[in-house]
Amino acid sequence: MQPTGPTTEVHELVKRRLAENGIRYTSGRRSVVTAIQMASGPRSTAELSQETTDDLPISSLYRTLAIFENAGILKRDHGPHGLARYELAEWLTGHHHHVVCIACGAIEDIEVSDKAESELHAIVSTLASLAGYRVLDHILEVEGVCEACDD
Amino acid sequence: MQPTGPTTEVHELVKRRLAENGIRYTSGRRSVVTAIQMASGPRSTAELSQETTDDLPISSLYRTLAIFENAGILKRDHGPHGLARYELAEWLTGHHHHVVCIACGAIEDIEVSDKAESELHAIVSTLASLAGYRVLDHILEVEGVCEACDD
DNA sequence: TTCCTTGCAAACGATTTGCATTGGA
DNA sequence: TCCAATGCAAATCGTTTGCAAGGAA
Repeated sequence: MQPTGPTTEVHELVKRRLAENGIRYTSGRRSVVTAIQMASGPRSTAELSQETTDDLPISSLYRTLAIFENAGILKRDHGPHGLARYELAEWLTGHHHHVVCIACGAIEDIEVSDKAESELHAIVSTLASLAGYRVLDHILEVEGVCEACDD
Repeated sequence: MQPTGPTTEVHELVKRRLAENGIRYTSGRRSVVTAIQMASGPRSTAELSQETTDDLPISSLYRTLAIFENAGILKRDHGPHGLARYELAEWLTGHHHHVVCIACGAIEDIEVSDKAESELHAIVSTLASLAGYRVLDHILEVEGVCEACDD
């Protein structure tokens, strides 16, 4: 799940990526990356606001997230209530999918076996060609009930 | 894609479902269902506001959408910018997936063959059991470029 | 010095809600 | 009559932005 190696390595990669665009990797920005790295799945801005060590003002948090998204460091999606959620881009974490607990809202990263992944690709490309689309990516999300929430 | 038959049939099913909960199927509500039925994929509230025949005030539109969602008639998700999008629940349309054009934002329903669907189920259940989840549903979304937007 | 970054407060836009009115069974 | 449905305006809430101050190269 972390083909890029240990924690510090991600910081290095992020720093380099930002530097290429003349963007500084400040301590506030570092703490956002750390917070996201600690999580086992996408994090909402509210969560990040809390989990961020220094108490980063919310406007700075949003600005940081926007910068990271533009730089291809974070990927944004939206949770069931429409709240933005962020996770590290796949070149930093590896390709994965999500399982979501509809009871407690937990969301976890899951890796798929190579065999399953190639089957998925086959399905996806068939599906896309039917609609005349050129495939760029796919998202598979499993909705279910996690162990803790299940009776 | 419409195992429930022609247009009027959906209205009947919706009406019945609402009636079971003591909720009326008024003309404003009918026009929302009609607008969603016309679409080939999920619709945003802004789109629905326009596509709705009578000019339904936004507050009523939102209230209608909330009622439909609670009654299991509509399913909500969120587009790339976090805007809410609605589509008929699968018991009204049949199980399907989406292809999304990242260039123009178009989104279309796509059906998967029975064979592909059963492969998908296998992948999904393996994946979920790894995380200790009981599977309830799955979402497969293909991101790509539609014919019109492709060079 | 020159830009990038930060913080605060004000602005925004989508969605929700209070309340008085209307309308259907 | 009675309760659901409606319409308007005001309120919320997440997110964005303007602007002046702070900081690194």
